Amino acid sequence: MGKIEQNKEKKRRAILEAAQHVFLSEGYILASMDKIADQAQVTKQTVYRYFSSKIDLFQATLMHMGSDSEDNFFDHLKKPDRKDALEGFGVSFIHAHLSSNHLSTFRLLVAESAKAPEITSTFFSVGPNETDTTLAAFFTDRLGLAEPDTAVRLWTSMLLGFRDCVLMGMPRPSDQQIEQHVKAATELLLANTAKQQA
Amino acid sequence: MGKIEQNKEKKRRAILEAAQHVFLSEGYILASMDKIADQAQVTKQTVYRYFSSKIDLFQATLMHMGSDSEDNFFDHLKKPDRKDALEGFGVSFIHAHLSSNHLSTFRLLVAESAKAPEITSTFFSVGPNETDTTLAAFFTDRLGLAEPDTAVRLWTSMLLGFRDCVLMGMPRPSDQQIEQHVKAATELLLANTAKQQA
DNA sequence: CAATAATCATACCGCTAAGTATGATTTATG
DNA sequence: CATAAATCATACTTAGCGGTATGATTATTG
Repeated sequence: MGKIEQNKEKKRRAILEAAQHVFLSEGYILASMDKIADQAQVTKQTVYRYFSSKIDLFQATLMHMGSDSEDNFFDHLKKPDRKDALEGFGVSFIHAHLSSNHLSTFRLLVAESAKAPEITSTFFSVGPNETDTTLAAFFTDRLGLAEPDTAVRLWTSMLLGFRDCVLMGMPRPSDQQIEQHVKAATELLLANTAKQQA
Repeated sequence: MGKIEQNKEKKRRAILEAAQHVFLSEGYILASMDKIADQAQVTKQTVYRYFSSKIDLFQATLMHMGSDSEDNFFDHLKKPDRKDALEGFGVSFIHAHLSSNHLSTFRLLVAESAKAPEITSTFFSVGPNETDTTLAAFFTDRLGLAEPDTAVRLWTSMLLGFRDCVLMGMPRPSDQQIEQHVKAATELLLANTAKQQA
């Protein structure tokens, strides 16, 4: 049966989730192993039985967090109308990137990237890279762009503009503002694309 | 004469500049009052004579930093040709926002904004707000946009896209990449504007 | 039931940093 | 010169944190 193995898995997950919570709300440096142990309802010793050090636990937590994100803004790109596809993607993309979970993660990575660049780059190369390649394919197939990279970057930059504001304490934009922003961005992009296609 | 007053001012500035250096390179939490005192060639006691606490010194440092920024990307907006103006502004704007000083400041504010939102918002409302209003005026006068706010946001968003990448450890884009990016962004903007004006 | 592994509770070590205290030394002012 | 303020050098207090040690308690397995 291996009941002990199941419990080990449970404990490990409990610790990781507690760590995620504490790391995201406190930042790496202020998050203490005691707090994490408390939050996981576990002894500090037990934490150290599963993870050999704080930085080890932090890395494992980053890996664990990735499996949570089930947003999928990519689905919108399958819509038949290009404008619908882009607008749907844009709104979904922005909402995902303004979620408190994402903001906290970003904040954490930005803060820690100075001292641990390898974590930041290796981990986050998964997220943005996937987005970029998927969008590049869409821009090539559906918008007829031979060289989509610059356009992709401009497009994602426009969508992420709100994030910086929110990161610095500005109020979160309303759904209506987001929609208007995405519509304008789409218009900008499609207008130029149409010209290039002509 | 008041020679004592002059020295007080000097000491205060020395401490503030040391604090700026240490805060930017270490982050708020890792920056210690001992390091700052050393850097300022002053005793910790003296630091505490001028600033009552670490957070007090941090706030004063943020205020003091503002007076340094003498970038002026705005000058480019005076060029007669709209395209030249926008491209010049864009390149200068990006370079300014990729400077190590700006990146460090941004990193610091992002990291600390969770614990001290009032600092972040009150201080940085100076920078972006001025940019937005200046750009809005340009968009109205030179591009003929009656409602420039959304366009301004899209424009600055496109220009700041690189910053997020660099913040997360990606390599700094080359001057050529920046120029290409700005040219594409300008093209996008002007294409749409021309259409609206017709 | 007996043996083994995991966990618990708690205390401890070494270290660093915020902030205070003290007494000596310098510097500006009358 | 004499006074008073500012600064210096140094040491101290207090507290939190990373990580370890210990001995008791629980649960799993044969």
